[in-house]
Amino acid sequence: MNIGRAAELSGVPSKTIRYYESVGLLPPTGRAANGYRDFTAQDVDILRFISRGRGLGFSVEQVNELLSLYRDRERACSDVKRIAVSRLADIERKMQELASMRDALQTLAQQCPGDARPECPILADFMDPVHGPGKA
Amino acid sequence: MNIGRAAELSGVPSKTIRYYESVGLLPPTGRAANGYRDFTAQDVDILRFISRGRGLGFSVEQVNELLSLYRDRERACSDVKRIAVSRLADIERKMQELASMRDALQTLAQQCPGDARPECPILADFMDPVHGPGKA
DNA sequence: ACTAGGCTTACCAGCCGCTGGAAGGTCAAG
DNA sequence: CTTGACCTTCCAGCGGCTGGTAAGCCTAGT
Repeated sequence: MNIGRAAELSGVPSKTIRYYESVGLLPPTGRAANGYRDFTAQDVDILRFISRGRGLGFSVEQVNELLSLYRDRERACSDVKRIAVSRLADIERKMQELASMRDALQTLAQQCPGDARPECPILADFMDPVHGPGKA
Repeated sequence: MNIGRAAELSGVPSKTIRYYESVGLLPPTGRAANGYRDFTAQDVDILRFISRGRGLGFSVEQVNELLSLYRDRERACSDVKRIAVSRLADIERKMQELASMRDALQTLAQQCPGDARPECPILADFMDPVHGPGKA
């Protein structure tokens, strides 16, 4: 099948499919006589695998590792879990970062009347955070 | 003062300071006779403002808006609040996105024994998420 | 047979927010 | 006078695409 159909079936845009191929994430597909890429159902499966991994926030490099593990009949489940757990830790870290940003911003926003007056506690804090709600 | 000192006082690396200047976030500083940038205490204040804004996750463009509002004596507090509230919404959205990733991954990780066996529910889900813990 | 349009190809450029490195000028201390 | 730390500019690259260009191909309708 052509790239457009593969895109449709996998949910990955054609451009992105070519990109994945170019960075070695998707192995080069076969080519039809006219030079068009020719995708098999298995290629589409791989694309879906990639899409799922990316959707869970794994980096392209990590998805590559996971794909290698998938292809490796001798792989140990623990290797997969290690990557997943490391990703979980990433997520937790980012969530905490966001939470502290949110808390600081919420405090500031609450102090801000949000009317037409020019005095703004948010800007005041930005210029001199010493007395503000703390670090973000 | 030189850029190194300004970096030290503001916590923003020299390279980044030059970058901020190049994209119009920090107005061009004065120059000493030797061509070196010459920072005033006010320049450092602006750098800290930028740093605080970036630390709260505002984009460079948003920080630019906030800086413009700061400089504008006639600004309305509501304009500032609008930007802050929009950033808060961004944060909430990202946190939810991360939370759903975390939930899906945690479910998968729990199902994964993490031992030396090759059968891995995580990889199985990646290849065929239909029966898995759902979308991320 | 011809044309219109939609698909495909490859390539280069740009997005964001830096960060690293090269190649050179300047300055203070030894 | 040299060393080393600082400063200058500019160009390139990170990740992960995405857009645009120019060209080739393929199919349906006239």
